[in-house]
Amino acid sequence: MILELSVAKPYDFAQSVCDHGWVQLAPCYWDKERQALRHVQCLGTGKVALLHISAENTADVVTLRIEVEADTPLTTAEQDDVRQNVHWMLKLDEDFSAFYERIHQHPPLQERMSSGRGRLLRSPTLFEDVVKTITTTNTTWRQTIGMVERIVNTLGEPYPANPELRAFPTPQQVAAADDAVFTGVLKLGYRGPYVQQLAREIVTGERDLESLKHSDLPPQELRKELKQIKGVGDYAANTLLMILGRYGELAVDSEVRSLVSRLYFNGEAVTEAQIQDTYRHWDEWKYLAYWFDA
DNA sequence: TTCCAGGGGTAGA
DNA sequence: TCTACCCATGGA
Repeated sequence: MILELSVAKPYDFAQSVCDHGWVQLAPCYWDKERQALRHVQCLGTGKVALLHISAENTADVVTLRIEVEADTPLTTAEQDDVRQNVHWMLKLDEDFSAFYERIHQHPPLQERMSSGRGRLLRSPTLFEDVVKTITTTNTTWRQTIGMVERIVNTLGEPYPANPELRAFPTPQQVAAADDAVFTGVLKLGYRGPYVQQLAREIVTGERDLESLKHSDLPPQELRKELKQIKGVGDYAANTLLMILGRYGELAVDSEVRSLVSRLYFNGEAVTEAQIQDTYRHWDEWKYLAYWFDA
């Protein structure tokens, strides 16, 4: 089955997907030959679908082609589910016109982004993105890839036609996994208990994480909410604000320190205040200005 | 062996 | 609000 979505220009699908490291984390996969994003997802009905998302440029718009495979034909509701998931993952709901306007004053950024970049890839659920963000803390990117792969391959629902492909596990599936699996198989280190606790809070109804996806709280309030999650500190909260389309805070980590030091301070060590000052004038677009600043 | 990687929680001031 | 210390894991 083929579903379609149209996106206003400028929009560079391939660049936008690949601009975020998330594309390297299971259950995402970038198919270079087809220039397509492959994704395994568990729909609301529990059905597991395999998606191949690619783009076609026409004169006026970019048309996204979503090829969906599943063991039985998708119902109308399931088709809507797929469209909504893809719409969310690719941030098609966000308006970047104000940011594109701002970068006119910055030729390097303008040149880099004029094709329509900035819509950084995210996951269908906020649960998946919080877990992935926690696995990026105090570790290397290679280890993050491994942690997420083990979470998906161990706990995720398999795609029936090819059980080697799995969806990201639901909070229920994560909460049901015992401690031995966390320590012996998933090897998340001290992050394990944070992921377990989050999954349990969602399952018991103690925390309604997904409602934050469409929250109209001001960024600072939203940030407070995110920091209530154990394992989410300043860096993770600001990363998640970006995921939620709020770009006014920098997620300062060793990568940011290194890039700001190299670009603006001749390789000398930088303080948090120096980093903040460097991007202060970008106001509500600081995160994107940093992200594409190289 | 030690250090540290896309940090965060906690206790104590 | 700030600081010191601890937290698994694995590669350099």
